[in-house]
Amino acid sequence: MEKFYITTAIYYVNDIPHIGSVSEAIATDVIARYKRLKGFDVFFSTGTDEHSQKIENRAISEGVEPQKFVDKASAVWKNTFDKLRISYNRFIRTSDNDHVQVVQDFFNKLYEKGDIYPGKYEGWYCIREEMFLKDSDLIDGKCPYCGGEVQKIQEENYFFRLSKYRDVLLKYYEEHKDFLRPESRYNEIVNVIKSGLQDVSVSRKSFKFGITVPFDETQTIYVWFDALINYLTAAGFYNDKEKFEKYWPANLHIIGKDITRFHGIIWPAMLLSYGLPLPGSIFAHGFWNLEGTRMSKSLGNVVHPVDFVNKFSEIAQINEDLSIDVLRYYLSREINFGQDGDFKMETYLKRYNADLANDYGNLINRTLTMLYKYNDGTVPSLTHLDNEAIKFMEDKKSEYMRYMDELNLSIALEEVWQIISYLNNYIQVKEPWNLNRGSSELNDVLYNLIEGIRITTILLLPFMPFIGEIILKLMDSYSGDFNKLTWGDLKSGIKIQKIPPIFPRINLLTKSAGYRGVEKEKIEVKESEEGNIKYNDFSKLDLRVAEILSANRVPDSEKLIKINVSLGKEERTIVAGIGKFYSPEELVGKKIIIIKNLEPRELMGIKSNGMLLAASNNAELSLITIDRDIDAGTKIN
RNA sequence: GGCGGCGUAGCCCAGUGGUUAGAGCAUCCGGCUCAUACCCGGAGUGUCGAGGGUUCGAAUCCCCCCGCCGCCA
Repeated sequence: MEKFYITTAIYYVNDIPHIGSVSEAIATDVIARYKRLKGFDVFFSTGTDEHSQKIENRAISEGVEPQKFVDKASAVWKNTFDKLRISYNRFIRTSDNDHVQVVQDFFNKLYEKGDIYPGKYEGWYCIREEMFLKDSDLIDGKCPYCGGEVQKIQEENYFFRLSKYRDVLLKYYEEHKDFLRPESRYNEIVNVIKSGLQDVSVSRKSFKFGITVPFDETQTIYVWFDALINYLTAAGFYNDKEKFEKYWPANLHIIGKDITRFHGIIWPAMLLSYGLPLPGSIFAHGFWNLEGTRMSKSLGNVVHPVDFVNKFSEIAQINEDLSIDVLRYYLSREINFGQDGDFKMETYLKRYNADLANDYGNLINRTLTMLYKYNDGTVPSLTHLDNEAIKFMEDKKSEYMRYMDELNLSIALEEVWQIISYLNNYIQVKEPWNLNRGSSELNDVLYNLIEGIRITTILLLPFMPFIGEIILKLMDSYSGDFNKLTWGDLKSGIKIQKIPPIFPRINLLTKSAGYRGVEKEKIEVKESEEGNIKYNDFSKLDLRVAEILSANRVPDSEKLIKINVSLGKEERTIVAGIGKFYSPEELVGKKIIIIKNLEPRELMGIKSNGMLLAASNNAELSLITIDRDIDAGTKIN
């Protein structure tokens, strides 16, 4: 079996997963699943990048051990990927023990070879970007990338002799036009190499959270050097030579366009220096904007994929697993893989309705309905092969394969949708409702439709694994490989369960659907951006009627009054800042409104369990009371 | 500032010298009834960013200008 080793970049634990990072993992997963279905022995690695000064600083400021911090942060990524059905074979962490060993071994070897040498670094360093900067880089003395403060540093470091590899890299690029894709990235990197390469610092003195230089305990290996090597570790470089021999070199590194230079220049130079074969290809994809603006943590408009999936499952009234398939479909279909994209609710809903509900979902639904109406839900046997239909299918299949091999994921999906259109048209042309029940003509039409759906669904498995499982199980033909794509493999005589529409259409026009204006809806990034909250938000508040049993001024405080209230079954102490407007005496006996489930807080040494409601401006304050008598403890809604 | 890319239908994009410039979505009209107001068929609409040039012929090649983007400095 031919092997296929594919990787994502590893994700920086200081970040949280968002649509962009997750779209890389999804695209990689789609390719991995496709290769598996084609019969490749696939090894798929992803994971987290955990070493850096920034992380060390952050952990310290939060009062946690750095390792504890990254354990937690790494788990967030892993859980997200598990949820999104990312079918990785190894989730590597740069703090994994075997990785530490590999990095040290690698560093040693390059040092012995003379490609790593001690030198002196002098210049500016931006902690936030973790970049060394030159005088000319700075803008008003600040980091040109993040605008943050920079530090002047001067220290002994180890350097990697990158300059030595300029010519060999250039030659390699000229001989391997596919080494870096898309072509625009290839051209960029070739230009950079042509203009000359400088040796790069690969260690730092001033922080500890990282991998120590094996022969110099005062130095920590620079995070990029450390991170790139994950691709070797994941394949078993340290403790599984046999596995490593089998899978290395990686066939495909999927990365973001921002890290092209590390992967296109430093990484191959490192491998050349060590004497390892270079990866087959590096593919740099673009970024997803959100509703037209760049997604970034500092702008606060990061969409969390799992939150989004949950929200959409509510909107579309589908379960979470299906909602995940929809996300995977949208990200794969909306743009040509490699380009930048714009993640928009409007187009998301259009894709869902037009492609999934109207075309694919409705095809399944109408076919199943006819199968029940005309043949009792049982797959009939096939009398005559429809050669025209078969030829169409075969053509589309091979186009699909070609585009998938080229990583043209969206075009490959378009080919599948041409099959779906063909089948919808097939029904129109054959008019099954005008054919005699039990006739071979009708039976052939029904068989062909179900067979077409089966094949379509198998082709969609890399993108939508969950829907694939559902549909194929109905046909008793769950298949783990593309060799089952032959027309006629569908078994006759099985009874197919009738299921309700898989992707219910979202009604964008009528208000009665309850999702009024959903098409205009933007993806919410901040809660209550418009000043409105959802009913759900309101219902989180537990508001109660409370009767004041006693009230006393808090000593040494002008306005705090300590109040004991009855909530019917229980009593509570609340501290309220109403002493300027109410005397303790007049409070006793009043029935007021309190928030019961507000987290307790200590004021002047007294624990306040809840909060009372009052209307106030600077001059006046009035407690909220009730205008008819009702028992203390009654819920407000 | 240097190198490169892009600017085509309301929207997103395909098309790199040759008959009336294309697909999808959206719109409108017609049809069908198995189906999720769905599906099928049809209809469009474009100074192919502006100007100039080469050519029998240019969205396509060349020059220049405008706008946007990427990499580098």
